[in-house]
Amino acid sequence: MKISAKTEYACLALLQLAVEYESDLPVPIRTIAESNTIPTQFLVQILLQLKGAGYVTSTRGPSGGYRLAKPPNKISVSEILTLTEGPNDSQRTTVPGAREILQKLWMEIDAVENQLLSEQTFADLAARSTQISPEMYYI
Amino acid sequence: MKISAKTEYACLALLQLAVEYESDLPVPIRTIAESNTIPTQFLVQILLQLKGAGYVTSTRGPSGGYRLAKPPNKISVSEILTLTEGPNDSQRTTVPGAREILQKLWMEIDAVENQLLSEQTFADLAARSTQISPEMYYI
DNA sequence: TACGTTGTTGATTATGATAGTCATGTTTAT
DNA sequence: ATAAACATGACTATCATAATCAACAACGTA
Repeated sequence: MKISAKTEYACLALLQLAVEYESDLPVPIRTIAESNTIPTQFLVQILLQLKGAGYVTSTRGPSGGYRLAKPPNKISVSEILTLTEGPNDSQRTTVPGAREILQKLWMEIDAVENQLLSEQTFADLAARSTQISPEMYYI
Repeated sequence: MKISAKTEYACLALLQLAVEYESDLPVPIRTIAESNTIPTQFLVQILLQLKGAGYVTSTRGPSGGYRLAKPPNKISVSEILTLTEGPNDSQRTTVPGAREILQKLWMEIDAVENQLLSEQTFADLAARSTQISPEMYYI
């Protein structure tokens, strides 16, 4: 799994928004950026894309920020990967022969991978993060 | 699965050598390159690396070429991926927090992926290439 | 021995994706 | 009014990938 920084940042942002989902308070970009050590201007681009795809909503002006557009358990990691990494061109027609054999193998792996990631929602991730956080006080 | 051209070429070369394994005849680089549409000079580098890692042997001079160094069923796709893509730095220590949660998720996916690919040998691939029916179930 | 075929090696270049940065503008709560 | 916050497009830097180039070394055969 080669995860680009962009994808990692998108997931971190969504994870934080997922944790804040119940509170319904908008989280400013800078807050997300600083608590996750993400370059602010880069995060701007990413959140714009997430907004365009309907995963988050934004409120402008003071006390504005970002919120999840849907419940965390309705957003899978798989979706976000597809969005930020670009859709994998799995169904390209290839010339029959050795290349085709390999292509099919990669596609099978993709299918399994996608299956696993589509089962993982940001509600799941948020649940994990609240389990870990309390330990931080003892360190 | 983002497969680099290098990895794809390495697998294609090994696949061809796997098919020729029983005949024990060396296959020249140019033959492999031309039958798979691989840039010859690029393939040179790749075969050198495969030789260095002990997967192929070479014979110089006229009627020379490359051969598999071991039986095809002893070479897994996983090994080649590790060789050509470089080892995945899965066990990096990370700061606790949200990043750690994601890291663990990617690692889980990696583990599954690696498991599947380690079961696929070049004997399996060679067998597929000699088969006609496209209606096959893989893995 | 001469010659062509084949592998060997290191250096260099080209391209494209990734990962940002910069500058400027717009909205809105107080 | 003003400051906090999002919005947008253009720009640049860096790096891995994907080759390409040039010169050499071994080997078999006529």
